[in-house]
Amino acid sequence: MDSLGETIRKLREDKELPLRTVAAYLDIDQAILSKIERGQRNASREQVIKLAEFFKIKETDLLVSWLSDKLVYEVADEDVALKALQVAEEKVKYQKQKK
Amino acid sequence: MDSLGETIRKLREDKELPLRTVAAYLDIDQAILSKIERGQRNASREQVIKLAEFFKIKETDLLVSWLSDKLVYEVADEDVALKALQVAEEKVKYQKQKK
DNA sequence: GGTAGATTTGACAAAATCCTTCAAAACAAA
DNA sequence: TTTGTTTTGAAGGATTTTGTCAAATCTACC
Repeated sequence: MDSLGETIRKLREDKELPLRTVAAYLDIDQAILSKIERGQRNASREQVIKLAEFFKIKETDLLVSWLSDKLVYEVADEDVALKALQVAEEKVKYQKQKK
Repeated sequence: MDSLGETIRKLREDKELPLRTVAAYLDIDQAILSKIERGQRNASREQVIKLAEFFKIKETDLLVSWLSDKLVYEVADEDVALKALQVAEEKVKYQKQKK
């Protein structure tokens, strides 16, 4: 149930790597990576894919973590958050079926 | 399972009102309302509230419709759409419980 | 305390996105 | 055709996002 940030911070600390190293791989300033790890900034899709590659974990898992973070952020502070998520789920299921 | 746009278009057409009338109530250009009804533009929170007021329907229902539209838009084209929505749901439930 | 490396913060700029207005085009009904 | 409605897209402004950089803060060790 970790956020994307928490996940990659743990991975990075397990390997005892400085922000600098991972940031260089992503080709961004370490300041941004610091903010991503602490949930202050959103990562881009491409950055998530590179992170999965770097840490050798399943891309899909990290994308789910990233996308769900964005969804949680979108409904934050809304009373109807849960309801909206459930309705969105139904809408997506319906669309899928239509194809 | 209608989108916000479809919902308010139906309401408006049932009452046989032109875009102009509703747009004036919202204090926006009718072009924008036209786009909102057809899902080309996102409505603002305030606009949704005014729309509920105008059509005398439950604000909460319209907010759920609006928010879920935004969520669907956010996960569109993602293979992991459904999974992400489900994980987001769990994250929201977890946060709620923590309070 | 002092030093070195790592991390965080915030100001700033560039780029991208969003929002609105407006006028013209398209459409519908008579 | 005329009138009223709706849709479209260009243009501009405003807002948000994205990144850079340097200074400040933190941490560990001597």
